Amino acid sequence: MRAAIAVIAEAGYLKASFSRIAKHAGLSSTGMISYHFAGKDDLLAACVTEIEEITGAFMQPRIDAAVGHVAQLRAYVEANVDLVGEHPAEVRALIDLIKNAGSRSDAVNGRLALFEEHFRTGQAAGAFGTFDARTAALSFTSGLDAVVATAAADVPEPAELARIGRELADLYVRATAPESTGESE
Amino acid sequence: MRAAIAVIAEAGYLKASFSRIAKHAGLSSTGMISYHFAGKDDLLAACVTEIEEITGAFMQPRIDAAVGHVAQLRAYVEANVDLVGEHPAEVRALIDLIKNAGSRSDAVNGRLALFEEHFRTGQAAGAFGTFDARTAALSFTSGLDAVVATAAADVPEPAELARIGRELADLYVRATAPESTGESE
Amino acid sequence: MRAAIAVIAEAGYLKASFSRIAKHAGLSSTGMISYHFAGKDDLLAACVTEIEEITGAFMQPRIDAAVGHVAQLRAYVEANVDLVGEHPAEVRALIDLIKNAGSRSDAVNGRLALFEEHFRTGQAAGAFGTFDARTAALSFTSGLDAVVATAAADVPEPAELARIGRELADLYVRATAPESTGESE
Amino acid sequence: MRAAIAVIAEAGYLKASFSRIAKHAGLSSTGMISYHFAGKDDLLAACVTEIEEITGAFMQPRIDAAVGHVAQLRAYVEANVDLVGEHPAEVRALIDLIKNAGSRSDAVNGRLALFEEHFRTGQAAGAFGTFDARTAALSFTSGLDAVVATAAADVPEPAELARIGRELADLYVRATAPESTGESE
DNA sequence: AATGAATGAGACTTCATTCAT
DNA sequence: AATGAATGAAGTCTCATTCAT
Repeated sequence: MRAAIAVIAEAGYLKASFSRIAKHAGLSSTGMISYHFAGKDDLLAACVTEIEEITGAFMQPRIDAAVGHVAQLRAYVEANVDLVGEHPAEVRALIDLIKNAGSRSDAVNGRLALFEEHFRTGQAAGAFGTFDARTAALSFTSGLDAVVATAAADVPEPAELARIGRELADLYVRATAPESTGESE
Repeated sequence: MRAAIAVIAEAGYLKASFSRIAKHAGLSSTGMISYHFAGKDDLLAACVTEIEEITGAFMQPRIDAAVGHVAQLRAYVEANVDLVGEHPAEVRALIDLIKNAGSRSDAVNGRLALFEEHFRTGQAAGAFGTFDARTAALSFTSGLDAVVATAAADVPEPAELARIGRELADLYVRATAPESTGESE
Repeated sequence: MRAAIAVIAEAGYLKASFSRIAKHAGLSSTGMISYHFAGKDDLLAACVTEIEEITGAFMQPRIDAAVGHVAQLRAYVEANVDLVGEHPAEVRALIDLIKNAGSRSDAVNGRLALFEEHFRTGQAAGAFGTFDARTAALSFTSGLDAVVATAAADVPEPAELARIGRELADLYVRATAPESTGESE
Repeated sequence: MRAAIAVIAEAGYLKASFSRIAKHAGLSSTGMISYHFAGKDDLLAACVTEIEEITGAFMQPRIDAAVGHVAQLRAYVEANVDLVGEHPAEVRALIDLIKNAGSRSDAVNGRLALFEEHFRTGQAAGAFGTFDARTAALSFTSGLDAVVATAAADVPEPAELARIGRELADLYVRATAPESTGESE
């Protein structure tokens, strides 16, 4: 079962057949997988849930610790990039799953809606400037995924990860900053 | 043959089997496809090339017409979003191909390198601020793809496309802007 | 165990897998079925026996009450059709079992031999005319099953069942009647 | 393709898997069967059609040659039994297919409707007596199948087949004969 | 250039059965 | 008496590829 995640991380969504997963799990046949899960979708959904629990445990405290919309955006981005150092396989698998589940997945849509809402409330609070919250959410979640996926493909030192996270957060913070006046919140 | 592009656009990379393509092309057998192309990779590579020609014809003039690093970045982004209105099927197909080809594809790497180089030279010229060119290139190309893919899935009015393009370009321009002083170049 | 009969009646012999039966029986595993029965054949044979007891309890008294070969033939046919009104599920299941067990089953061969013997002794007693007892037995038992199966698929009113039974019995009685002379026995 | 019919005849509907058919046809894999037929249902439907052509070629002339409702009924029954001598495998296969297709099949319902209609028009013409046409049709088609199936399981001499056919036809003719008066038509 | 048939591998799923607990 | 996990086989189906015609 963790085998499924491992296989997706190693071989990718496309190659993650029941055979491969069964072999990785030390099972002698694919029958057991069908026995435990209603179908491939069910298995993959279970994997997503499992991974989200793991990643949430790592990221959520750091996000919650941040105060203010801008700081939270930065915390999210940096935590997500740092996550690669802790759970590279899970990250690889999740991003592959997200990529191939497309817009059907709750995982994608949930995060997208979260970002959009965060931008909107932040704009109302004066923490962010004027921009299309939806476009920003779309672009930044996907961009974040790409950076994370690249990092996960060949995991760098923690320091390098931290630097990348900071860089990326800088970009997003700058892109969403209020126009002219000084600080806010 | 254009059929392949159409099928990928409609059914997606995963479902784009030789059978499906042959049927869409009016061929009664998949043999012809294997006859013309060395294999599936070859066919897909040919599709990428074909689509890039089409999209290049639309985008390149607009990019070339822009003067200065910032304007070119904006031109690229806006042209790419507007492209959805002109060639939605090709855009859908190309993005699906890119997504599934991963980092093996020249198309991805080429564009990535192009962006990175553009950022670097722009920084040297003072057009852009200080940031990690590679991280920005990764994040922005993928973010752009996501916005474009979403637009292509349900093509909006040209005016709306233009607005989205402008919004996205604004974000990227702001994220990469020089720190304090006014204009440059 | 009654669950097996119910499942066969509802889903048919083909779909009556251990899983389905276990689920219908409120069992969480198929293991128990294998524990109680030597194999699938054993289970099905047990079902046949069980059903035959139930149907026998309904039919036998009516057959025994009839006097004379002709009356007994009529009683058997009519009782069998009326049985549908009392135990539709059991009837459905039994017929499905008979159909799929083919000529291996004792149930089929027993009834066939019974009919054949009944015709032969009836012919000797002058109750029936001249005809091939075996052919008649074969044709009439199967014909009876077909009528019963059709009735069991969509159970009609008791009155309608009685009518069908009478009609069918009429046909069989007429087909087996002595040539010219009047009554017999 | 004829292989499918042969396998059904030999091993029965239940065991007629693609593997078995492929092996019998000299094919190295089951892929070809799926290539030619949309699915199992499609293949079986094709078999039914094929067999019906063969049997129709044998039976139809003999039925058409008969004059009057009674003679046609007799001709149908006798031709069907004699058919076993000519095409035992096809007969075995068709009956197995009919048995397992149940009431979904056009083959079953078509013949049933044919018999029912024949009885009804014959009754109107005075060729048959008073009885429920539907019940008779159901019983006699199934009874005929049973006799034919038994004969096909262990094909007897042509003379014996002819005798069985005559016996069965006698039964059905007698069962459906007009009440008292002499000949008709 | 095109067809139609064939191949071999692999996909997901279901089944009857076994067994330790 | 019951559970839950495992097995191994078989089932239908799809795929990319090959090849004679």
